[in-house]
Amino acid sequence: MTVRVRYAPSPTGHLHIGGARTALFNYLFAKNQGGTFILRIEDTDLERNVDHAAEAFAEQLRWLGVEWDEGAYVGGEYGPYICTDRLSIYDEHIRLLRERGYAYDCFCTETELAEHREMAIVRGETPRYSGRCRHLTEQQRKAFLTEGRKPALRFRVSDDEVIHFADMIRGEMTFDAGATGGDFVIVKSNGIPTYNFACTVDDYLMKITHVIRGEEHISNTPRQLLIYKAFGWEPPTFAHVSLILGANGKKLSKRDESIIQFIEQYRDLGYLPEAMFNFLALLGWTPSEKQEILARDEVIRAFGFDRVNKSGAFFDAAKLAWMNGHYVRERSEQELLPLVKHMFLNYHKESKWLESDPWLLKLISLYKDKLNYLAQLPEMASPFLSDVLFPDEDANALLADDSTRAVLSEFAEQVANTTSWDADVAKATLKAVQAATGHKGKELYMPLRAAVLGQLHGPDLNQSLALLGRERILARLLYVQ
RNA sequence: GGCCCCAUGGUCAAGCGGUUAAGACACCACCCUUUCACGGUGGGAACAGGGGUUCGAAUCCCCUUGGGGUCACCA
Repeated sequence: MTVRVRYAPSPTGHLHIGGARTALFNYLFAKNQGGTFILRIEDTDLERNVDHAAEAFAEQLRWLGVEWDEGAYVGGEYGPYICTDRLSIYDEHIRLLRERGYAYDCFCTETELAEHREMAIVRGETPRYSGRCRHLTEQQRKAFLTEGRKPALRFRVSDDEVIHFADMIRGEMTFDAGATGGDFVIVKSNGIPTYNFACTVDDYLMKITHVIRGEEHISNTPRQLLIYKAFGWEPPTFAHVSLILGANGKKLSKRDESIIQFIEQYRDLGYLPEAMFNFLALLGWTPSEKQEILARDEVIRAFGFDRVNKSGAFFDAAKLAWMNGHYVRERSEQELLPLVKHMFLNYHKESKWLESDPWLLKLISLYKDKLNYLAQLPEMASPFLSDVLFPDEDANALLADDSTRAVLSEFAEQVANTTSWDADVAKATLKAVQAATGHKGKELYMPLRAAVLGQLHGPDLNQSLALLGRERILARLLYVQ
């Protein structure tokens, strides 16, 4: 039996790091097993669907390198892969369930149900559907219908049943059907099936062998299992992946601002997909070898649920940043160039220096070691990008010092006398200044940094001087004197 | 509250009855370096508590505590 797994997001927003990891684990398992990874769009909540969210998911997933073999946007023989295109399929199955007596119309209104729920909570009881509409007579049904009430369809749960399943991550799981909350809705009064129903039918029809999803779905599993049983279907194997936690230790809420949550935001900050892929894979899974920097195929080769952790994990942005820095350093300047250009679109737009690729390539090579993610570059490299220099506090303090004056004026003179300009010439010039002034080491280099770059820290000085160019150096020396 | 899940350093985590309890990130120190960074070396830092089982428990069982998920005509 070949493995078939699916990621089935509901198109309500942007791809979230938690969703991305779930998708990734599905993908990794499929690829490791030589199976098929499917993308299905779970859009049965008409009100929450967001326009173009599904396309955005697809785009983000592709950016991450989590490609699906079958499903939305690529097709396949088990389609359609968008739930709202499958309504007629659900209808057939609903009829079947009705005929077999597994489902019945419920005319309770939302307000009635809400009242019941609250009363139960007040009494300290577990909220649970009373089963009020379970035994409506045909007459009562007709009366409601002529009244214009639109029924929801409920699945009949027999309370004495014990449900169990083996979870690939958690092992044996057992539930009392009676404790799941009573008869549950499988078709909403607007005629659209609920998640639990659509998901079950789709997974079966699409021949899904392993359902890999977030831990928040554990409590849905018994209900879905009941549906499998009603149809007489063999259920798939389940794997419930632990949650990604926010700084507060709770499931990451979309409003949590302690952490950047959407894949798109990381991309925009200049995080690299290979870093995100690597990092996300390590969130809840560990390879047996002691190595954390892993290329895509290494992860695929090593992945397995026997090494997936049960407990929730905090998303450690600092580690991601470190890992991204590693991958930045691994890329060539040439590979980084288009990303950097794109990055600068939002910053030094007006800088004429951005038009020269050779110049930018040198800038990148100067700063590559210092970067964790590309959005740090515009700020970091601002001495090279803007025409006006604003020396920072330390630089200003040094410039106020008398002993720097001699160095600066000597340097200005020497630079003016050069006939060509590159890193070697800069180096020779500095030597000459050293000889002429007697200042060496920090006494020589720091004043220059302060005057020409406005900062005491930065990339290699000779390279910096070369990149800056003679004219700008002279202009800046003039400015500070 | 009911049901369910989880529990090793600040974080991610290895460990699956006998280890000086790995490694990575972060932090600190030192080295490299004219600075910063990169890189290298070293350091501090953990088995939630209590009972069992066992010659021997981080590892197995129970209880307690703590944290989390879920209790929708949302997924």
